[in-house]
Amino acid sequence: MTVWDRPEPPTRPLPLDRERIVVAAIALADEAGLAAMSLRKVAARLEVGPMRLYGYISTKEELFDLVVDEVHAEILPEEQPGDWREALRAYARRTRQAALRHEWLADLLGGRPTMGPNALAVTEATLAPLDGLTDLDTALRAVETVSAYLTGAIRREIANLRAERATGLSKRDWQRAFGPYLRRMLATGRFPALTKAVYDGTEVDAEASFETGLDWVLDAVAAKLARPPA
Amino acid sequence: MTVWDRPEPPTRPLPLDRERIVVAAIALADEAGLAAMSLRKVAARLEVGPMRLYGYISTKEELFDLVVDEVHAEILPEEQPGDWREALRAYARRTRQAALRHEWLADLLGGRPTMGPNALAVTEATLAPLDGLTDLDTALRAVETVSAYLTGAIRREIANLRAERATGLSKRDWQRAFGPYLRRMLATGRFPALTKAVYDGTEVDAEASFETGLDWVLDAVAAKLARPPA
DNA sequence: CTCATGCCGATACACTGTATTTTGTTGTGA
DNA sequence: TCACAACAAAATACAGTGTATCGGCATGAG
Repeated sequence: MTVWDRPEPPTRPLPLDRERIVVAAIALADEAGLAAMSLRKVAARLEVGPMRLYGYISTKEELFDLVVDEVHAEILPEEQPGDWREALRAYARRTRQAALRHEWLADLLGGRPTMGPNALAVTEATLAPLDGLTDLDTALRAVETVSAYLTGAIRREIANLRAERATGLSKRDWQRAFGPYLRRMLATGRFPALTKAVYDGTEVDAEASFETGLDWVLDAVAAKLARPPA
Repeated sequence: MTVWDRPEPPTRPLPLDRERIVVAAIALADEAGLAAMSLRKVAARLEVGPMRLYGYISTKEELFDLVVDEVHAEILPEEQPGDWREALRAYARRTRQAALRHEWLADLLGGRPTMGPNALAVTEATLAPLDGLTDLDTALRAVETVSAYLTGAIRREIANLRAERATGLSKRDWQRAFGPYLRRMLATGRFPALTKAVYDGTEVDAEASFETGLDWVLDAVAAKLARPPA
């Protein structure tokens, strides 16, 4: 009898912890979308009964909060720039990148207040460089405005991406060929400006559009920093 | 045997149509949240079997699209201002008001491209006043940027509102007393700027905050209209 | 050795969206 | 008037969900 014959020790399931749960949940969602992140599937991936999870999580919403915070670890810059504009821009870009890696993030963004440690660190990193440049309320407003833009822009981008994927067409083609429906709509003549936009608008890629909008918002912030409110 | 004895004709159920379905769905969601808008409950409210709905919609996502578009009818201004700034502001305010009336809208905003007739009309109303003031791409970017801000700001506002409601505390108290957790977090000293914000920030109400951010974004748009991109 | 305690898997419940099957009704041709 | 076909609607079925509850088992205390 060699070691090879010896039965494997019954591979004690790794002791469960939040971290392992969160990692499994993210993996599932990355592979098959947020809908695939069911407690049962997460548990199955950890080779554990579904109810085991309730020792670490008290509700599914809590799991959502945890995975969102986990992704914020990717968003946090390894070393933060001292310049407020670069800090906000990095925050925006890194969030967008994270959403492109984890599309399900778009479904969750802005859905609940995020108070996890990583999210707090991200807020700190964006807020700190504004310190001293203006009053606190203006600084807060700046971060919130950028963050609101972010949420909306990312959600739209991912929504469009999914729609394109579903039809298999390029965005432009998709707009042009949205069945007879859109054409009929535009043909009614009720939407002249829109019609021009659809037919004459140049196709811009999502990233450029994101960056442009972001620049606008950052310019707006800059203007307010220059002359804080009376 | 008089007419009075005669049994009532069996009250033919009103012939179903999309409109009735959408109205029922919205009512349900208004009363008990988006989760209450299940196909079975909608059908029950119409005194009809669940499968009947599939004669009018082919999937639940489609129902979501329909209810979102229906709400856009409330967003569309009865008479649109010719001034682009007022048009965009009206769009923003009316969307926010709609979301306060129908909180579930926050869950759906930005989740899918909205191409319904009412949504198209809203886009037209916001786009038209920009016509001639700048090139088409800039106009589109303006509308999209405002819309992105809107989505994000509304989602955050509703999320905070729900959180406050859940704890029964005012926002300020909630921040201050977020269990031992937040205090402990801040006490670590890792988040100095955040700590100042939480403790020294004046409480601003949601509407004012929304308006301020909106003004910033509109200012940014105005700046771009003044000198269109090279 | 006995008993109590706490953990963990299995089971159970009330729901969900949707596919499929069964039933009923109504119009039609003979 | 009857038989049948076509279609609309209801009922049933299925695979899944989040979560409450129950039962057994293993481990530690007395």
